[in-house]
Amino acid sequence: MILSHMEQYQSGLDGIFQALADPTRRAVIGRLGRGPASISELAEPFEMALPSFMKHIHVLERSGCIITRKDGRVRTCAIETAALAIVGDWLSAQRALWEGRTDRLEQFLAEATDPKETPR
Amino acid sequence: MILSHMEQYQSGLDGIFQALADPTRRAVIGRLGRGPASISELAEPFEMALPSFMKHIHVLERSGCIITRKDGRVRTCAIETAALAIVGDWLSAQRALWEGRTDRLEQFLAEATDPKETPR
DNA sequence: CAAACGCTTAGCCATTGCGCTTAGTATCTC
DNA sequence: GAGATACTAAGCGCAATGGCTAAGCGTTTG
Repeated sequence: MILSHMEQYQSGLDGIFQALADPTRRAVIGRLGRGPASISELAEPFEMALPSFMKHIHVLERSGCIITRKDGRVRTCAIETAALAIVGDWLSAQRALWEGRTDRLEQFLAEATDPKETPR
Repeated sequence: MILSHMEQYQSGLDGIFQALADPTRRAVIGRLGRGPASISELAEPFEMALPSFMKHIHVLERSGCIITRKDGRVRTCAIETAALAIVGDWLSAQRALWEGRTDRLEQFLAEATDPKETPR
């Protein structure tokens, strides 16, 4: 298991998931997947004011999902794949837990003849 | 590609990521990975009051990460792996974007010799 | 039947999140 | 050097989040 991830970011899962919980920020990640871009370039598709957009960038940067660098007056952003790898690692760990446990789960579902909320 | 996920839950990514952004809720997911459990059983490891804990359960249920059923006075919870699969799908889609693009990204990183605004 | 149990509802409170505007600062460009 | 450009800082408003307590409600147990 790659521990560098765990040590650095394990406690950062909060921030990473939080960062990814917003459609604007996920769209930014999507755009950056095709290569680095400047702030205004990233902001262009969105209707919101630039300072509002900047907050999203900060959230992404603080969480470690992106890295940025300023050259002159232009700040360039790039995706930081390590953060998404952390999510992938967590997902794998979860999957490892419930795999081979479908027996119990199916049993639970089979018994659920009442839809969701049993009438009182 | 399995589209049923995309159609049903694509707009639910907000809720799923939001649900996973809390350590208590991730711990619940972890516990449920080992099999279904009742509310009080799930709440036991946590210091918070039961109504506070219930809010986490509701967040998890609304997001689709878990399903619950009430038998008598006991509500049993189980993990809903489909929600985590949605996250996995999204992650894969992102990975697909930035894979084969390491050239550009490495170039960006190589140029980042300026330690002024470079986060870690 | 009464008491204990397992939630569940309602509402309070402090903090955070996400949008806005207004007003900077620091580069370019001419 | 003046003006445009590309952010950046500060602060406002409102809704949502995450904790709490107090009280209620149906179910099981003695």
